[in-house]
Amino acid sequence: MTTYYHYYDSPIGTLLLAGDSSALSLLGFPGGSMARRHEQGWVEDSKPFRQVSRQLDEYFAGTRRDFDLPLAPAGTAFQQAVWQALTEIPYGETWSYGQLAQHIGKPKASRAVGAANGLNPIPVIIPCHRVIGSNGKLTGFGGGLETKSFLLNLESGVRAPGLNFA
Amino acid sequence: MTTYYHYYDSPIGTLLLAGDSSALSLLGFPGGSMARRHEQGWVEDSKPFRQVSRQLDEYFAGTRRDFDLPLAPAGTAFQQAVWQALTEIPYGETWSYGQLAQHIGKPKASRAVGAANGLNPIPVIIPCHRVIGSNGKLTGFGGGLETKSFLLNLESGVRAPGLNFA
DNA sequence: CAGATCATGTCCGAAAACGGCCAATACAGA
DNA sequence: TCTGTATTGGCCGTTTTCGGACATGATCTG
Repeated sequence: MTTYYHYYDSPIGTLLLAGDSSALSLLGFPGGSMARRHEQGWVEDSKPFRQVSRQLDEYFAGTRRDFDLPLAPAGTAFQQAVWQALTEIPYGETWSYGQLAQHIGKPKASRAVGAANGLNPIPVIIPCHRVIGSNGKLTGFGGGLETKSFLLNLESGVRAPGLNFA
Repeated sequence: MTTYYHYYDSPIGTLLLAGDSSALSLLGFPGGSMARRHEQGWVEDSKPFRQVSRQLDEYFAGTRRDFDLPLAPAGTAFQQAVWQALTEIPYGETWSYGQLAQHIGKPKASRAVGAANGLNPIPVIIPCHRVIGSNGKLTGFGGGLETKSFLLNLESGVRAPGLNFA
């Protein structure tokens, strides 16, 4: 099965998109500590990512609140459950790791949820940025905390870098 | 890649043959402690094993001393080296595990050789039965020691179950 | 001769370490 | 008292590490 990839420019920097012809399996930040680049054997092609790019355009423009795309993140059963639960957090809301743990029926697994969260292969689209500490702190994000903050601001309706209240 | 299998009747019991369209990758004993059966998803078909069956027929009849077949045993580099070396033991001869270790350039790895030997996926054809302890004892064989003994007797020219010296 | 020792590659189970946590404490400051 | 900030201990899935067991055999010790 051929894996295709494509680099997509966004307000939070260049993003690596990767997957096969039927579903997206990876969205990575090429820079930073969690850097992901395309691997040997993958084929550069923007066509499989037309839908993805369009919906990302709309999301960053603030005109799209939910993604509708075929996703195929690879992981254990537990991780799949966590990532699935992530997609159920409404746009603009934030849950705590503990709430997420409750939601998948393992109330005490908040810490494991955090770990699984950090391994989310498709950030932004699978909105792991909507999960924060129970004390309100952001505590972590693969693409950097500034990025996490940017995304939450975007979803809260704040457009400019500074804080603009109506 | 489809995996085909076929059960072949022999003097040492029914044998499981398996592989793809180009090479044999497994010869197993359905019974005993090391039992191997066909797995889900494999396809029963005797055609890919016509050559194999014929050569086994001849081997058990005593009219064939060397096999000439495409083999594809799966294993680590070390294991591949061991199995390759096995095919260089002449018909009717026996080597010790230590001699085999020497032959692959790792004189002190006799024990590791033993382990690799035990994982040989294609016994009989890859003649792991020709390896015995340095003290002359048979020490082990996946298909049972009686089978190992039978094969060595066959190759030494002894035809009947009892010991017949000329 | 009967044991103990050591070298070797691989697999497997157990144990421990490690996180994008969190609630219950203990205090310092106002 | 009422905050906010450290400290502690428990909880969970995953990954990593570690220790033994093997189809051995040369060597050494009593």
